Amino acid sequence: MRASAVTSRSTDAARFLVVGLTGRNLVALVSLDGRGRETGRRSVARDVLADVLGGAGSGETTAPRIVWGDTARWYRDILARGRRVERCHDLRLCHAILAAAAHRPGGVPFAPAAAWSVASHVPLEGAPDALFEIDDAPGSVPQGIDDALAEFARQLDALSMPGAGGLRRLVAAESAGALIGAEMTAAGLPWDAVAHDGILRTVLGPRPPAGGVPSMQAALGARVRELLGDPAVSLDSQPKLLRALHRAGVPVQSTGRWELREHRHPAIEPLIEYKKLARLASANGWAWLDEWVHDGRFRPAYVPGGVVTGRWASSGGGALQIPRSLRPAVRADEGWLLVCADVAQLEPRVLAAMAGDRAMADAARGADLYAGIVERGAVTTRDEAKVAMLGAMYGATSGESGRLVPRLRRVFPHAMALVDAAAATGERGGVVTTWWGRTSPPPSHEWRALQSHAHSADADPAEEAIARRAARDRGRFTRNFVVQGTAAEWALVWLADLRARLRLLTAAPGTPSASASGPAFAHVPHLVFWLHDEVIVHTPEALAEPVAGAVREAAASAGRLLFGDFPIDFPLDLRVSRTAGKG
DNA sequence: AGTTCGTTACTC
DNA sequence: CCGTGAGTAACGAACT
Repeated sequence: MRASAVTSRSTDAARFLVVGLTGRNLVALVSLDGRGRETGRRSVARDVLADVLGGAGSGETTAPRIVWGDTARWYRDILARGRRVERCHDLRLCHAILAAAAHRPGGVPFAPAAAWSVASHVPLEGAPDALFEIDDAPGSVPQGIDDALAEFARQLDALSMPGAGGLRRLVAAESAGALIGAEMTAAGLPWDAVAHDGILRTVLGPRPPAGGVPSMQAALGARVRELLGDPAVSLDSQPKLLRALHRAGVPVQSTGRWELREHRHPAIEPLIEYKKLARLASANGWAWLDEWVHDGRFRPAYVPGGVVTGRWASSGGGALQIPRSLRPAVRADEGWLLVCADVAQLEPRVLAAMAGDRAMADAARGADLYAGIVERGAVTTRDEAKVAMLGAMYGATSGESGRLVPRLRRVFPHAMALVDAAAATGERGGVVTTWWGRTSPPPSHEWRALQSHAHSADADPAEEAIARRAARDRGRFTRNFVVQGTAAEWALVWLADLRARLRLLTAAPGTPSASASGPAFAHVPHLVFWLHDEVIVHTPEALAEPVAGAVREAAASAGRLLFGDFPIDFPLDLRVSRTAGKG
């Protein structure tokens, strides 16, 4: 707040601070009270926005909630300048939630605006200025202050409806997630390139010249070709490999590992091993390391709300599919530690709480829900319990899983009734919602047309069968949506609550700096990874214990916030260590 | 030469 | 009587 403040009225009582452009380099900050009425307005130059938003008072709970079009676009530059924002309202993400919720019968009154129904696209690299060069380009969110004010007013209207309490919590959690996603990209996942290289050398052999095949992969490949009696065949071409297998007397229909395993041929075991090495080299080999790890950090782009169920997606480096064998390459800086935690069996626990199923909650008491299911006599082994539970939530109808589901239905009738009802709604073409009101997408026009034709007089049996299958597919989707989506809500709250707790922890003077984490995080514990039901915090050694406590407290707090005093546990598997690998 | 599709494999 | 959900990404093949 320097000479750049053009006009100024009081913003002290502001509940919200709406941010939007009024010119290429001028940002308007409009203060609103709790009912959305304007109480002040000023303009600042873009290059001081970080200091204004992340300046004095931002760490207090009375600080206004920042309202902006797209967190991913506004926040990166602020973080790069070493500033953070306490809480926000992301208009783009909240638009998506409200637009979907408007589809449900008796849902919120909200007419989606096309301009806001877009994905975020932020250039991964490049000058900060590039962020705003594409203002109002097709496919990006409006950045102007008037657009933001108008959209926020519409959202406040919808959210003020009686019964929208869940949605109000959901949009707050979603917005917190947007901040966290941007912060994790800025801080980066501490990645030890030397450890990664060591793993690759152990498995693949020394690094080959660019484009070359690693020696151990090449040797395996030669052996497979010899055993197949086809010294020139390409193992990397699916059709060619399939033909070679047929010639060698292996009657498979695919080259997938699961089908190969069912046949006996000397070439099969080394072939499966070859495919494993080829996969590692191609997906997470030296080329990946060169492209994605810089200065000891892996910085994927997270896409909060990128999956319809509310789970996050990611882009760049395949952040959500890092093979477990590379976990040991995730390594804290000198003088720092990693606190890694994951929730055991999150989804079935969430289902028990949603359904108010006391029997299932009893089975979930303790660390292993599957053991609890066995104790209650639904099935006889832990493996059966697991397969049956997954089948119940995913909609298995066949195989061992499908066979076991009915036994679960007898012991946990309330939980099963909830997922069965969700499936039935989906098959009928309806929409379903999560605990806080995230709403599934409606069926496509093609799906509706298929169903209505199949129910007309001139449908032939083949068409009816196709339509039935499509209906079942959709039923499985909605069945899973309510559980996966509510689990995502729980996890989002866990994460947001944890972030708030971490902000209360400060390192003692003299703590080594995690300088590669950037100016906003070099001296404080910070989130560096999150994947559905697990979290990793990078922390100065001296704060590891308080951080571990915060992780546990946040999980308990999330359970209470969603499900009140319903007696459901969310036990954590928590490790404090230098690396994220086992042990 | 560039784009799309199918297959495969990794994560939860 | 089939058919357990959600993703990202690499590769080759087939298309334009």
